[in-house]
Amino acid sequence: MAHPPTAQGTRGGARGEALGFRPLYRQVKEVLTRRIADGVWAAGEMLPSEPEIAADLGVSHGTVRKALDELTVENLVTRRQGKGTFVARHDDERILFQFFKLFPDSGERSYPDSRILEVAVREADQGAIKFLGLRKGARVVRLERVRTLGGSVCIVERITLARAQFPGIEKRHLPNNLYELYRSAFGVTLVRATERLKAVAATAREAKHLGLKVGDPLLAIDRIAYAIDGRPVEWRRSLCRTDAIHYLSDLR
Amino acid sequence: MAHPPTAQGTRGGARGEALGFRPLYRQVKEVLTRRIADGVWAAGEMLPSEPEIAADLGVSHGTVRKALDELTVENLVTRRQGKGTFVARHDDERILFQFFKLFPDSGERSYPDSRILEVAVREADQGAIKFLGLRKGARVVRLERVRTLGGSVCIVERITLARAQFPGIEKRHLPNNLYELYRSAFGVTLVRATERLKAVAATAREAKHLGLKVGDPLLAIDRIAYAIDGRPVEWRRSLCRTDAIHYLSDLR
DNA sequence: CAGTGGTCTAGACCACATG
DNA sequence: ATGTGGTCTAGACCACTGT
Repeated sequence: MAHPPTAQGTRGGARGEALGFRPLYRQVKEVLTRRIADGVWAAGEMLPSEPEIAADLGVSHGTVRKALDELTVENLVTRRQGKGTFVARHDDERILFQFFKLFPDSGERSYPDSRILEVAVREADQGAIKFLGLRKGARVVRLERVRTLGGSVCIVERITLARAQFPGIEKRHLPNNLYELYRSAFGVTLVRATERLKAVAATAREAKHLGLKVGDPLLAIDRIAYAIDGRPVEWRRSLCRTDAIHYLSDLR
Repeated sequence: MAHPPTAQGTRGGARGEALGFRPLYRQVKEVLTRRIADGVWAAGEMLPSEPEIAADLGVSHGTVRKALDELTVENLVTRRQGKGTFVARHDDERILFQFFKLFPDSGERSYPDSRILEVAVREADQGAIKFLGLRKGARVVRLERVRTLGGSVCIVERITLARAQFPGIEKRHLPNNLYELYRSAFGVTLVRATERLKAVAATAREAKHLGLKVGDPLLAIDRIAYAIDGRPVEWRRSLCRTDAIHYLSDLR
């Protein structure tokens, strides 16, 4: 980040290539992202103030702000005027807001409860190889559970993780909020995900858990969640009965 | 926007209340939004350059940029370095990118074709009253069509509009890209939407159009699309067979 | 009060597109 | 060469939160 005040044409340190231009604030952002990923500041902890960061990195206030703006949009930090900038936490509130898109058709929103059905270690199947980028024969942890919303079971889901990334997770107590466990016990912070949705017919097993008949329509959600470094970490397939709830998607 | 250079405590013109503080760039944004909505610049047309807008409104370059930043995020304008800032267009590309979330499971993305089944004027039903904010007894235009993706019919949908807002639309030729028609013929620009998804069982009518059996699972998408002024304008219920396509949602 | 994030300015210069 | 958006700086001041 050391640079003469106006050396904007050759910013970016030892970058002599004729390649794409990388603005300073992006470099600041990367430095901060790295420090957050490395746990320099714990989740929920306050970052240095903007002038401090600016002085530390030898850039101006505005440049630091632009970097923090992007980190805020990406939910890596949260800013509170008058208080400070904090590393984002994976508390239930945030999960509910960012990752859980199922809403009751009427009534208040709530966080679903979970009941574990089975935890097993096995070889990665085709889906795990494809979605998690694993090699053939790699070990995965597969977790199955049912979830309750507003008192009635409405989701049955299967979660697949690379065992190498979560060693021994199969022997742990598994809380309702898994993402908080990933972060606190394995240092894996999930920051974004993609979900692919289809309508499918319930199998006998699903129908039994959800109190439906075989062939009844279910909403299938395949979620792939990505860590702060961009790698896919969790594959989650959820099957939901949607007679009293719906999936909400904002297009803007 | 006229103001002394540092009168930041009492910005916002004739605002003596002890109410919330409104930053200058928000006011700039509102002025620009209004001008776009009023058609001062047509869709696809170039706005004045940033220095021009700044001089016109008596604010600095940075303030104009911050306003345009937000308008860019909201897809109201698009910026192209070296060329200019343009009023966003509702061409097929943008619709595909912003509003159409169905992707083939494999192969290239494409824009769906449409075949109109029926156009009718009738009284608003419960859904139209609720979703479009209409009064009981208001007239609506209801359009039914099937859509084809990759050669096979996979969507049957029903679109409901307030007739008062789209007078005579039922007598027009209805193109594949309706949002472009709304804009060019009725001055209604849609900028965002919410979609509610459920899995449902196909009725006889839907099964016939989609080549399925009664009771087969379908993805039901209820979309409410909002105009630039924030009012709900279109209610669209789409029923999709999702054996070869899926709905993609990005969580970040 | 001091400390934090948020806004605004004036001016300089860079990168990209087009003539 | 010119005009456009994009980056960066230095400094000032405002709004919010605590002591």
